[in-house]
Amino acid sequence: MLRDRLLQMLPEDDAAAESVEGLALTVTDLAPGDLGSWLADRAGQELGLDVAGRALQGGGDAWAVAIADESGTSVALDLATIDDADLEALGAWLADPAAPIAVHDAKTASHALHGRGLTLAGVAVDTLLAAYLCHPDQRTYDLGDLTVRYLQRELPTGVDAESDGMLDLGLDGDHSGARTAAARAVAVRELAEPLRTDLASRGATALMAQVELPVLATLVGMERAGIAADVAYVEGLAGEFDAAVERAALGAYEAIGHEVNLGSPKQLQEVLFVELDMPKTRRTKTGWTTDADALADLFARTEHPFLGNLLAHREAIRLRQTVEGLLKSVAPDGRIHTTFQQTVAATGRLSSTDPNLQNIPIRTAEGYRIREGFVVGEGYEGLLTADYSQIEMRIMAHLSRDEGLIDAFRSGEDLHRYVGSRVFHVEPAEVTSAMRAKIKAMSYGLAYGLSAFGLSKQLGISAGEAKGLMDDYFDRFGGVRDYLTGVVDEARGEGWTSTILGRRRYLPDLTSDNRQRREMAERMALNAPIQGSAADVVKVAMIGVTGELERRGLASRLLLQVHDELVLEVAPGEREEVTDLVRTQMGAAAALEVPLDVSVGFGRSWRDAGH
DNA sequence: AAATGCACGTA
DNA sequence: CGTACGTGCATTTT
Repeated sequence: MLRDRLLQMLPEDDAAAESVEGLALTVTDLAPGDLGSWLADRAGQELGLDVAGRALQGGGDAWAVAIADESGTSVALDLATIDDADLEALGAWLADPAAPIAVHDAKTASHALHGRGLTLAGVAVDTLLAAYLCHPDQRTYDLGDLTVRYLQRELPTGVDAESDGMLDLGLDGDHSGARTAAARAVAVRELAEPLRTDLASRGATALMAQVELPVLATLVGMERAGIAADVAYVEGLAGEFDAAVERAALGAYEAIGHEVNLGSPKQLQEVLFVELDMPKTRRTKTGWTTDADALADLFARTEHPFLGNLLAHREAIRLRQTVEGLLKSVAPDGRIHTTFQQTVAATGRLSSTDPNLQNIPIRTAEGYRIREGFVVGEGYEGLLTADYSQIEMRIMAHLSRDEGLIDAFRSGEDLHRYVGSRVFHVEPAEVTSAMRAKIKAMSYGLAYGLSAFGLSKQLGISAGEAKGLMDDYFDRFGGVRDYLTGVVDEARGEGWTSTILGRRRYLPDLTSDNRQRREMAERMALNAPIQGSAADVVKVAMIGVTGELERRGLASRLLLQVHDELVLEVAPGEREEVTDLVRTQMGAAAALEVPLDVSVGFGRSWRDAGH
């Protein structure tokens, strides 16, 4: 019946209507209750859903959703104008965890729906995520590309919906926007099957269903919650950093007797290597580097005041930039809502954008002050941070099954001290801080494919000493070396690496004739299982933490993930229970050969809660 | 206007 | 000659 009405509505000579294997109707054309009966008719069959619009920024109503069924019939809805009965029907369907549904981008859809009080509960397939898990070497997962690749046809376009992220639904006499939306929903539904087949063929079905889709739901909650900012404090910082920028710039100009754009590597090279005739630094593609390491080195040699001011300027301008970016990101609710990208990092890590909250300074005292600007929100008791200590080293111990490294973690002794005592043949108590620093650098470097040359550079020791250090290390921890070489060999044979949960990374360059590309791929192959497995563990922990918070009916919530750290906002009276729950869930996220150690901090700001 | 390179913050 | 990211500025290319 609905289909007949749709047919009547669309102009017969419209080419777009024929190329789309579905027909669209805007909700303003629906009689009340039509949507409900349409959905009821299709209960039990898989539907495809696509959402276009701006979910969080720029108003929650400026978006649309389209749903398609097996026959290619579809409904495009402008939720700004949908009537209450239909909204209710849609909500009931979306909130049914058993409803089989394929969504193009479930996170965006979820945000958009939340804006109208609807919850996307059951998602069978997220085509974006499935495509990511099928093709982690392919960096774009555009619905149009997927349609060409899997369905061997073009995704119909024709309206300007993509560019501004909005669909022009409900306009009198023009249903092109609705048709585009419908076409996308139809494609989504058709894509579900081939994507599921691909997922299964690489053994990623469980990873998708039990990790990626559940974690997607937690990301929606985290992004919506955001983290509170102390705007007045951060503005104060901005002023301070601003003054520091000015001061350093004036100092630099004075040191050379004229002004120069301190942000221009090209102009800096002119000053440093021509005007001041300083010794040449490392080469870059376009000249000589002016990075911080090189400048510090030049400063040590020449003690020229320009360099000190330049370094101070670099730091200050960076801090000002970070702080101003944060201020610009504060939403009307006084909080910063980042976006977590789930289909970007090749290893399976998350990334954070707009703003990136995974690279807030911590190492320098000045930068660390920025973390004081992230504070507990109104109605909550404090922020709690929980991080895994040395998770990548523990993963390496687990994967390599190296007895020495496993003993190190089981002993409870300080890791680098323990390893140092074995490498240097001394008692743990006799490991000096210099020895410990070398061991620490080497241990972390191993997971990145560090060479003896690289180690010598980083530690400022001779190549020979670095080589000896690595030999001594592998004498004691031979299992680690065997694992690292083995994992590369296996990847070369299979074509991919794999994490503890079966996430693959394909590395075709492992057999490249080009030595540089091949060796790069080898380091990636060595690192991907370690970094990726750690990412798996943290994702499982996030699901465990949010799940347990919900089961217990707690009001505390997860706000951020920074690779091996979780940040939560704790509701009044829940601190003890949440601390306990977080420790338990994070500790139980994976059963490794070694224990997972979690350290927890609490305070009013991210800085106070940090370690 | 878009792409590239450099520099630098985090894990 | 150490992995994984995102961002902003300057510079080059289109």
